[in-house]
Amino acid sequence: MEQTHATKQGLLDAGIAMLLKHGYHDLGLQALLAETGTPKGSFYHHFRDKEDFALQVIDEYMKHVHAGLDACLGDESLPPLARVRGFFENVRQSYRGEGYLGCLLGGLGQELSGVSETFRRKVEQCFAEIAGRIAATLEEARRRGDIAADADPKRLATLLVDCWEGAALRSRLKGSGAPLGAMLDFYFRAATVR
Amino acid sequence: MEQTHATKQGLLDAGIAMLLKHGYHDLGLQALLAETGTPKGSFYHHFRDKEDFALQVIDEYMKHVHAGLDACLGDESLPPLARVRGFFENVRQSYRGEGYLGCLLGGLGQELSGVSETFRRKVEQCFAEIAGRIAATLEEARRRGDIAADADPKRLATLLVDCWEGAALRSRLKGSGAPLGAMLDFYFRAATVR
DNA sequence: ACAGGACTAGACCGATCGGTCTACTCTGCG
DNA sequence: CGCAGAGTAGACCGATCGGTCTAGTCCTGT
Repeated sequence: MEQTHATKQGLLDAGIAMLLKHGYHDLGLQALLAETGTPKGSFYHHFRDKEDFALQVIDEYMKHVHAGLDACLGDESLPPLARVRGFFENVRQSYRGEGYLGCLLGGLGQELSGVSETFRRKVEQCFAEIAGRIAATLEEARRRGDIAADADPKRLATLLVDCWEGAALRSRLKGSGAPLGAMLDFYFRAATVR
Repeated sequence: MEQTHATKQGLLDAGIAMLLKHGYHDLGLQALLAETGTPKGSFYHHFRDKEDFALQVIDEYMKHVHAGLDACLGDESLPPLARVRGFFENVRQSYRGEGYLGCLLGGLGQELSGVSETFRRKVEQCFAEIAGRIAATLEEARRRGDIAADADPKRLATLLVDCWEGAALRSRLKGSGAPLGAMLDFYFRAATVR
């Protein structure tokens, strides 16, 4: 039962890395199969088709994201704003480890949302989920008076996620983490009550 | 001499629209040719290959961008910050007219930068150009005291472009201009000396 | 022991991809 | 007039795409 899913898990892991680099249409099944040493029959046993595969890769990616969110936002030893910033600093570190290829959600969302309603909705829902969790921590910051009392946490969280994705794209273009840091600096400086 | 380039121009125009919607890999030559009623021979007469075509489409797109920049940033009747904001408001309107498909540079940059150094560099250079022009107007605002005297216009302009691209992606996902407006509001509120 | 499902294995398929090639048409110039 | 080059036209090409199919292996419950 355990060994059973090793093949599938391997495909999902490779899928995250390869979709991040190549995007959806430039990733051939052949390349994925060769990379993981999987025969085609196994792939189509575990996944209905390529679209189903990519959708499951997104789910797998989101598991990592939520784990990161759990680890950072739940850390009660830090004030809420620091927890939010800490989360993004961690993500930045993981981008660095991948050679600054940016965010899988941004990549697939950009490439496919014009052409597939399924992916458009899927990616949008992922962003909404992430923003929702951040909004809760921002609300905590608002109650403590760390951000303006009349600020809208949901709106601020959405904005943060959106701008982050833009910075992630730029960091992919530059092969550098600088745009990520600049964006975070500006955002937290602007959002914080001084 | 004029008629000569009508075919090519038609391909470039269709290219902007179709690459915006489909991205690079999902756009087949066949579809492009059918859309414009162009035979293959003409296409390969005017363009070396598909990559060359996409690169020229980007140039064509940038002509529009620079024209918009000329029109807005050059308007001396407005204070510099209002000119910058006006530019983005205009872009937002044109996104609306396309059904909120976002920005071609962002789209192609995201899809191809992991796989093609040529496109990565090309798109990065386009963003740098745009940010450069905005930086000049921001510098003007700085001298007038509209933004902090110790602010770095180049950095602020880059940030604006980056965040704009993120908001453009989100607007593509939502099919709405709201993320664009929210981002602009936040940015100019934060950048302006009050 | 053995039946049956989960899984592996890869040959095979039609469709479509980007790109080439040859033939033809049109136009301006000597 | 005629010819040279620009541009049009589309048949054709090999490669690769995503996906199917059949056969075989292995593990598990009875």
